Amino acid sequence: MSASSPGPFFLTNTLTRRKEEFKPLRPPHVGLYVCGPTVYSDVHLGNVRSFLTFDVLYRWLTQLGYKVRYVRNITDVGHLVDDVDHGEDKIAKRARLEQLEPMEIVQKYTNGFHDVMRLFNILPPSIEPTATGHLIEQIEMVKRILASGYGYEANGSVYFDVPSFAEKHPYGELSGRKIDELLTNTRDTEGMDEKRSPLDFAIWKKAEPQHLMKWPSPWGEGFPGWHLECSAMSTKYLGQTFDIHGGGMDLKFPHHECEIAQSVAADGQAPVRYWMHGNMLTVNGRKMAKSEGNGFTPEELLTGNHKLLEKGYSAMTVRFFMLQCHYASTLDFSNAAMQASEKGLERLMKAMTLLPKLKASDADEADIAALEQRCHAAMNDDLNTPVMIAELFEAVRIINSVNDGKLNLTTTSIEKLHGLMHTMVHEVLGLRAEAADAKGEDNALDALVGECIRLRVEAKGRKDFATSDAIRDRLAAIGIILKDTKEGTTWERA
RNA sequence: GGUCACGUGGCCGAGGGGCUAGGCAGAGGUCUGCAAAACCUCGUACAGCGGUUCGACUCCGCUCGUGACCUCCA
Repeated sequence: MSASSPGPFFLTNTLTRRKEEFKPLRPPHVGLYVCGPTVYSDVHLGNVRSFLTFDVLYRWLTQLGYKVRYVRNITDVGHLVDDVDHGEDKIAKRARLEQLEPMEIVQKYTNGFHDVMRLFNILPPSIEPTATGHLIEQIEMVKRILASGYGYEANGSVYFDVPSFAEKHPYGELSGRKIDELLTNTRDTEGMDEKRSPLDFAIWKKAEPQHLMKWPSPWGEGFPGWHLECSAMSTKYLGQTFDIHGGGMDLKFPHHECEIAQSVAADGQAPVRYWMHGNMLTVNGRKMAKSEGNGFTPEELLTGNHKLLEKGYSAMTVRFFMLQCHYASTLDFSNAAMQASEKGLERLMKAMTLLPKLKASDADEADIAALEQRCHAAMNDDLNTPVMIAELFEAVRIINSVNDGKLNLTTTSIEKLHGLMHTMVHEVLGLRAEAADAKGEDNALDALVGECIRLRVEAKGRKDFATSDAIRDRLAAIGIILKDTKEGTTWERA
């Protein structure tokens, strides 16, 4: 951590619906659990936004000096496609369609997921457990829930008894539901269910003979319930009570609510101290979702090969675009907004490249320490990246002004500014320079453009502006932009 | 239908009872042979109607609009 005190960190706890100061259970350690992807299809941009939110949280906690154990699971089994009874495992369904082994599907989309995470510079978690790798832990948890009296077996499946649990414990606290309201609003009209109450949920599900992914258990062949893996794995790696649990808004109910109930039933304590929920990415005002068919994959995004995209956008542009909005607000994707972010990011990154070249003077005409304070304050205020970015643009102004010789900074201040920008832009926001400005790698091209520039300088010397402009225009036509400065002419790619 | 959010200037998006958000686009200016870049200046926006208040875009109520969850979903 830098010398200046980062101050207390506040985050919105969705359990209490309030902004609270974050105090870890066992400092300096922090336990963080985030719901990962279900690996049965390509991740889309909406998924990326969620993982990005918690990536920034992870980065900021690390920056604050905490030792974070960050657990993000891979769901490779268990979620059903249809309604309960005739449900089919999503992964099994996909496997049949593609004539592949279920684990082949899992591997394929897990690899794809990791590629996407790398593309967007989203850091890997400390532990990335899979549901299939923790069958024993899940079965043990089912046993503990049965022992507590809040589970019951029916026809080879085990269900969580929500109404009886709710008599003794709060249920619906996280999502603001009330048992009786839930009951009146249930659409489930079928009476043939083996569940005692429509609110009950499966913690172990009996597998039909044709079911591909199944494991032996005390209740017969089956597979774990939808919500169980997160409870089992977070308990295993972070303990019965841990600091922060994150996920998308849409997981609040029932998924996270069920996690709380399971943990309380199995181990007698609330599992999570701070719940955090990221909001949705929307397209034309609607949630981006697989089921809506309005998502695009990173590949489509990069190439622009999608009906919703006017052109391609880089991963860093998207990352920056998302960070310009607070994680708890919905964010609407649009081409105009993307193009605005593309330009803004370009200006920010260009200023970054100027930092090492700044010339120092004796006077100090900007307060870098105050700027740093404001950056910290923004992040400490519930990860307010949009405000932090606004401060960064103040820094951009300072950098450009110093570069133009219009503003003075001492060596100390320049170094401080350099450090601050590096930390905030690269380490906290996770923005990295993109391949586009690797132009210097091609020495031949550099020499070639250099020759053109020299020819143009000669023409200018003769006041032959027709020739000098022609050189500039023709280079521009092939994507080489010339810029005249006091120190001479520079070039860059369009 | 139930629950909960949100509605900010041309666009995207912060904010918070009185004090500049920021980005992009646009207008004017400085610099430049001309451009580009950079820098400076500018628009006085907070869905509507009431209420609380010395004062509300910010608090409360209602209306309208949009969305999320209630079923797998980041």
